[in-house]
This record gives sequence, structure tokens and C-alpha cells, in this order.
Amino acid sequence: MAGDARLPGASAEEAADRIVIHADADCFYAACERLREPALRGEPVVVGMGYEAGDTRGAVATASYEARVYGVESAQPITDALDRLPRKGEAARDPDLSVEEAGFYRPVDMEYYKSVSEKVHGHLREAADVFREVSIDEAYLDVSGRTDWEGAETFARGLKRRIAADVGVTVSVGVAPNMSTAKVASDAEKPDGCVVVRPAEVREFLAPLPVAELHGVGPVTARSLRDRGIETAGDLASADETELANEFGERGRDLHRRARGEDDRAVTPRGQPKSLSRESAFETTDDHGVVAERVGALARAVAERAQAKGALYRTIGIKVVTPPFSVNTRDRSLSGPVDDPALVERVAEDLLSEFDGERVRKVGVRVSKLEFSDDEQANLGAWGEGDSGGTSAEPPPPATRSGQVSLSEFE
DNA sequence: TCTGGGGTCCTAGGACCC
DNA sequence: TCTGGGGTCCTAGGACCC
Repeated sequence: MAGDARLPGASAEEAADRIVIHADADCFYAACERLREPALRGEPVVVGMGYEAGDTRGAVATASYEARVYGVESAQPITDALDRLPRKGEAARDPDLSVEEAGFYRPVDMEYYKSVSEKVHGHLREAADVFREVSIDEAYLDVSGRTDWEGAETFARGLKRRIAADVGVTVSVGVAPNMSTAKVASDAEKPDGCVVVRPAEVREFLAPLPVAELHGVGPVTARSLRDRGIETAGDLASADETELANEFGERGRDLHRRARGEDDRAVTPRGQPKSLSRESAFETTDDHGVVAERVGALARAVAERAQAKGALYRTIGIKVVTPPFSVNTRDRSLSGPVDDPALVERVAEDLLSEFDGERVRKVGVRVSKLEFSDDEQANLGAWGEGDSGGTSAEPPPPATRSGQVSLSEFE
């Protein structure tokens, strides 16, 4: 039972000697905007997704610390953010508003952020024995062979300094004997943090933290834990594991271990994606034709992306969000892996027909049970060395067409 | 004010097979 | 006619993360 958490090859001895860094760029999108627009430095900056200049739609992707002071936070609707922090330009024209208490709003520009991210990741990769990219602004590094606990802080500060000097963004880092503790440590002194937690200090470092600060504890679990009198990681660490397992299943055991700073997972490079999806939100409508149109476009887009990545898929699914916010998913598995955009479209629209007549606010299309052809694997091996792909001029030819797959179940 | 978009992992019941 | 156990796959939903 106890060995379940351990990955193959990660012996207890190896785990005990591990030095893991979690690096997390501070307000990354806002930092990128400041990089190319230095006038934004020191100003409140809000980056919105689904947002266009002058618009009121969309949601906050990143708010700079200056903007957070006004109560702007990520995932907030732009309209709410604007209530708290008006746009600079509008504040200048409106005598009731103060220009001092206004901010700059910018739409997300993923391509640019990726180009900055590649530079940051380049430094991180160079500093690590093993590098695992988590997202555009986050990564784990196994640096066991690069430093020791004596030198860990100097090592981490050097890394931060190189990134700041070369790229111009600040990165918060946490250094710890395992991934889950390193993650919490990088968060502990944001922004521009550098927190080293040595093996003997893990328990006391974690103990006072609210449970919600543990990776994997969201609002639902946090409330449920609080209802049981478990407020801090220390409470969780000393809670009864069997009771946690009864209440939360295997996740309960996991959280118990994380709260105790026990995490034997080895840092491994990120593998191939498990699914690819596209989704989009719109004004709630019950016009099935409009919804079907969207689904068709998303199906084409997702199939194109799969093709560009050399991915075959065996399951096609849709997501339909109906007011106020209920998420419905439907999917269908095929008899074999395919690369067949027309089929994605057909299956997606067929699955959608169940929702004919319903009010819909958002739809998505997903392909999953992915398989990657061998030559594409080879390409991805090379990809790990240098650039991070994404914008290659020509997608690889599809490895397999769907001719051999039975379509009888759709006709 | 109608909460964006892209992911991962887990659970649970039913079908189906041996 | 009714009884087991074990395993995998499929589908739907939920929690969580960035």
C-alpha cells in the first residue's frame, strides 16, 4: 500500500537525496507586457483573455500586484475588474475618476508570451539534470546532480539572476527535497521569492500553512477539510489517514502524504498530451444552428491541431455548458485511432443533437485517447533539445488515414 | 455581471469477457 | 436459476491547476 505513491525506479534512497526546484514566473503575462512596453512598469496592469482593447468582455488572466491592490484577481470577469480599477484612458476623460487609481488593460498575446517563455525555459533547462515544463510560466527541475543543500540557495539565486538579467522577468523559486514541497515553497514569498526548505525542515515549513495552499486542495476540498476541523497542513498531517481515505478516496491519502512533505515522485520530462480541445463561449442562445456552427468550427480547429502535432485520436467528445453553469460532456470512441477532420465534425455534431432546443452558453470539442506515430516521437525528441515548436511551418503528414477504421457505428 | 480556455487525474456504474 | 470473482473498456461527471 505504502509503495503505491512511488514511481518505478524511484527508490527511497534516490528520493531521499533529491533536490527539486519549482520555478514560477511572477505575473507572467503582465511581466511580458511590461517587457515590450516599459511605460507599464510600476503601473497596475490587467491582462484579459477573451478581451479586446476597449471591450468589457472576457476574464482576467493575470493582474499585476499593483492591480491586485484594487481587488482585481485572476479569473474575474473584466467587467468586475473595471468596476474596481477603471482604464487609464477613461479615468483621464472622466472627472469623477482618478487617473492615479486606474490601470492598463491588455489582451492576451500568447505568441509573444511563448517567445519569452522559451528564453526562461532555456535557462531553467540548462540548470537542471531533468526539466519538466508544467505550463508557460512554471517548471520543475531536478538539480540533485548540480548542487547540494549547502549550495542550494546560491544556486537558486544565480538562476534567478541570470533570468532577470537576460530575459527581464522575475521568477520565484522554491527548493525542496520533493516536488510538492518545492511547489509550495515557490509560492511562499512571491514575487521574486527564493525559499529553500531542507529535508529536516519540511514538516515545520508546511505545518502552519492553510490547507488551501497545498497543491491539489481547491475550494471544495478546503471547505470539506475545514468542516472536519482541519485548517492547516499540520492538522492534515496529523489527521487519521484511514478516515481521510474513507472521505476522499485515494486523494485523501495523497493529500495526507503531501501535507507531511512525503512525495516520492521523480521529476520527469513532460510527455505527450493526453487530449486536445478547443472551446468557446458566446451569448447564451437556443438557436441550434448557431451552436452547431460553432461546434463545427471547433471540430475543424481541434482536428487541425491534432494533425499539426501528428496525433491520432480514438475518442471524440463535446462539452456543452448550459445556464447557469452546468457542464455536460458526451463522447464516443471509435474502433481505432484516426486522423479524420470530417469525422470529428460529424461525430461532434451528432453528439450535439441531443442538446437541440436547449439554451447554450459555451461549447467545446475534444479528441482524446491520443496516439503519436513513431517518426513524430522522433521529432519530439529533438524538440526537447531546442525550440519549443508550436509554430513550425509545415505540419507533418498524417501518419494514418482513417480508411481502415470501421465507421459503421456512425451511419 | 451573465464566469475564458486548455489541460490532468480520479471516481463510479454498466457492459462485456474469462 | 442463481451464484462468484477479476479485469478492462466506455461514458459522464467532478475537482483541480494554470
